[in-house]
Amino acid sequence: MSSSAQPARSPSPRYGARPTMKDVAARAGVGLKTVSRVVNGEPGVTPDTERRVQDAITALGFRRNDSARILRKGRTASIGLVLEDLADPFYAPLNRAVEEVARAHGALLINGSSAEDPERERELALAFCARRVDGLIIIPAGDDHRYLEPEIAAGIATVFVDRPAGRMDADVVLSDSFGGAREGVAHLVAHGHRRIGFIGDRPRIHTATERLRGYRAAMAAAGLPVDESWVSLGTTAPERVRTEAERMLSGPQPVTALFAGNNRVTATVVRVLARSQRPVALVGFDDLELADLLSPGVTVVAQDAARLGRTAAERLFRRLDGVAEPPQRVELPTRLIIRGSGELPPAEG
Amino acid sequence: MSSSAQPARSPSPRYGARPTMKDVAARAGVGLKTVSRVVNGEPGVTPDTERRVQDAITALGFRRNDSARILRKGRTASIGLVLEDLADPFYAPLNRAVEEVARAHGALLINGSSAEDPERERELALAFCARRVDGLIIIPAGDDHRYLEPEIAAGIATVFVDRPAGRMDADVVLSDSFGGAREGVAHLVAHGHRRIGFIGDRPRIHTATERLRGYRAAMAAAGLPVDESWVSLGTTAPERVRTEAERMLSGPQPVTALFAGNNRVTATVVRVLARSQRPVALVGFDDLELADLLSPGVTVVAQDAARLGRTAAERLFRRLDGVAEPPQRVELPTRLIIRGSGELPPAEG
DNA sequence: TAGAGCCTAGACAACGTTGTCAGATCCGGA
DNA sequence: TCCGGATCTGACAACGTTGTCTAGGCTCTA
Repeated sequence: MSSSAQPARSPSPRYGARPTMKDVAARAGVGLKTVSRVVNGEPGVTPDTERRVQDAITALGFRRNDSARILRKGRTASIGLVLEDLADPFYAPLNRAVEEVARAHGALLINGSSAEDPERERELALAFCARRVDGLIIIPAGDDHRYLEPEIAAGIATVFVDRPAGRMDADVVLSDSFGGAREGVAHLVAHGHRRIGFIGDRPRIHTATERLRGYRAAMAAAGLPVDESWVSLGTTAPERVRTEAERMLSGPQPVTALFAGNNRVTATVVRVLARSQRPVALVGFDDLELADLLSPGVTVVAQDAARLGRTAAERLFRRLDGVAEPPQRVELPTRLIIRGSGELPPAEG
Repeated sequence: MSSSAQPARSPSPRYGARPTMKDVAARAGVGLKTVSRVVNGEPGVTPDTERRVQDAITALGFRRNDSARILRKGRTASIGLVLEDLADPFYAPLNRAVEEVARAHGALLINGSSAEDPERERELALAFCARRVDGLIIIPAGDDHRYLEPEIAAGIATVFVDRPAGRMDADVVLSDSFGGAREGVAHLVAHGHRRIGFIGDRPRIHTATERLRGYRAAMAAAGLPVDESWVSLGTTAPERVRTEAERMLSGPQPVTALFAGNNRVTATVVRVLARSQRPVALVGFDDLELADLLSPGVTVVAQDAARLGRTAAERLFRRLDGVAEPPQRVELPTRLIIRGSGELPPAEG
């Protein structure tokens, strides 16, 4: 055992030897503050001095440490986005739209997936707050967001998207789930259907219950009864959705049409119907890629995910610019896209 | 004008009045370091003291400022991901997979889209470096990454995905584009096609040229000539792809099959073929949602985007754990999924 | 009861940057 | 020649946290 008594001078020399402004200053033979001025393009530096500093910067490969800058300035120029699943094609355009707006405001984007787990949503949001993001955009997984109150009070602007905050008054941008579902179901009714099934997401999710409410409203408006066996709320796992769809399609009083509560449900139902003998009408909430190429094409109630994200992000940055208004609820319209599956007439089993 | 001579004490009082450890310490009647110990769960604090501190923390709504922590510790527990487009369904699962691995290692994810613009890729990567991310995962847009050399030398681990780094030796994880394309084209040849078109992405993109190389190799292996009018590289904008596909399908020597170089191209080609009188065979690179439900189903060469992301992230964290090996190139296999469109026999115009 | 040893607690410096302020230099005009 | 003013520059403190080091109180044993 050689006693290699390394003194371990500095606490943690992780980075090779990251030069600091001090190093640059020493090399250029100027003061620390002058380097800061050059790096930040502040006025009051002679061209000659500036060149000397620039040379030292490139020679040493200096890059400003934004952690220190953030600590000093108090603003991070970054925002956090908590969404349900980075891999869900519905949220991808929303993510991108938020990024574009952030970029236009010179901010970076930190994001994470809650996986519909309220605890994980909370962890992520609070971790972002600890990083002192300037603002948060959240697609709620949980139904109680009071944990964010101290953060918001401390100045972290927060906007909710797709679903409202729970037990709290805050800005929210969402699609008109109720109206969209009502329109979609009314469309099926208009094509002669009287027994219409509804397969949606878990009832804890706001949009799921809103869409169910829209379904019931459309049925009621048409004077149609709703048999509770036609209604199914639960996970969007393909097995469950398939079982439920098959159940509704069989039995003594089978449905002649289905309304699918979101993109994942629609994709599964399309697969089930592809194997069905009898033609069954379908309207889905959320658009799907290639939906127009299936036969029949899938009629959907489309929401504009990119616009949701853009609107929320713009609202956030208005808040960051100091606009103080009471929390606002923005509801974006949906659009019924007719492609064939929703226009099939009722066919008895 | 009332002369409200506010002295503006602190430089920028952005945050309402974020309490610090000092405030907590004062309120709990303990020393600063004791608060730090409690917050970080370090040993050596009496249960009684700990409770007093915890009470003060909740009373004040304290949350540790990670910017200061990062500055002090030198590690940020965050990684940066630069991809091409957050909204591209192909990259979404990759994004998610990277996030999962980061989460398992207690790291946050910062990400951004390069939009295939090398300059923007560079800006993003360097902005992440200024934030002192521990590591970078990059889907290259440019073909010269030497700008990262100082950063890597300074200790920022970097792994490239989907395409290799330009003019630099670095870790890279990618799919076997050459082999996949060759297999897909050979599949068409095996079904009797002799005139096969290839529509790919811009030649600056590594995967695009690799897939073209695979196409040529398969044709050559079958002893088939390639007419240059059958080959098209350029943007994946639908208009261009449509024009090119229509061009190849008409004329004196029309192709009887098409190979589509990526998911966006495939989606457009499927639309073109849907309107074609004559059945034309198609194999696409990258899988598509609902591809199995079209008629015919779309035969594809699928890559596992999630595995790409997972593999790259795991490699990155091994590097961060101090594994020092020469840069490594990992090539993941692709998988031919037979669904019908690739098995159509040649049909003369 | 004294000394050794352990445990808890706090003082202090440092991380790398930026805001404040004051010193140094140079110019033109009287 | 000297002064006012403008311009350029650097010393210093502060941002909020963590690592180091030392002080003080306690227990235990001889």
